[in-house]
Amino acid sequence: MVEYKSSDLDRTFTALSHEVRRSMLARLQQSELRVTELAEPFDMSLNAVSKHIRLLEAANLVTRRVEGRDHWISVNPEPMAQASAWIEAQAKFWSPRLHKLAKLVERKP
Amino acid sequence: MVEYKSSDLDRTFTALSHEVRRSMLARLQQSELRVTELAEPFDMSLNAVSKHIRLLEAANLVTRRVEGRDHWISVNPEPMAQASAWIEAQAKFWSPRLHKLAKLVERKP
DNA sequence: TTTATATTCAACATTATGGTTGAATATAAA
DNA sequence: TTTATATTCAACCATAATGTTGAATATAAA
Repeated sequence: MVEYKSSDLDRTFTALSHEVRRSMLARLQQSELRVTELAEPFDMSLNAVSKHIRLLEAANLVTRRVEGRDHWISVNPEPMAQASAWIEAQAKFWSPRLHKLAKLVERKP
Repeated sequence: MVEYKSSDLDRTFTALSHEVRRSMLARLQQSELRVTELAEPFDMSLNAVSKHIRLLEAANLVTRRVEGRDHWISVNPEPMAQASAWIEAQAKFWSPRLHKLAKLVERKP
């Protein structure tokens, strides 16, 4: 059984607080990607992208597999699940509408 | 129908990235609280607490009702539901175990 | 009216984020 | 072996976050 510290949640939420990193995580759900591939959609230096990846790595949201000169980045969803669980734990008194939104349950239009 | 910008998610996740603010939100699920009451559990200046509240307010996670010299703070769960929904949208390829963790669904021990 | 309480404002210091450029390193390709 | 590619390291700058203390403001209580 893994223990979770509140500082882990700090790091997770911090990592999720930037659109660039969220967008990286979203792409990584499909497949692992190299640093250059991850950088491609963004209008910023490779170095900036490298730093975003380092922050994701520090939050344990991605892992890195070095293969020659290529670094393959893949997503680790566990901390996101923890973050989601924290939010759900707050939801005890929420309205059914918000509950459904949070859980992405389909509802009639 | 309300529109959500990615910068809203930025602010929400940033606000959730500090243990003090998460703990405040958790207490506010039960009832609205005055600034001093919110501050009571923490070993920090009232000013620091005031700033945490201001950040939560900027993220629209709490609202403030001024009554005389007292400021009553209450939680607004909507942005948390949005944040949770973003995470759930990532969960397409997750294992059933992670899915259950994220949704806090009970499972056999 | 005087005093105490609730809260914010202003100024300051420290650390973290987010970005840049130029150099270094390691590996692959010509 | 030389050159190109993939990536990080180092130094720097600007801004945001996190905290402090002391003063200001507004309201309630004595």
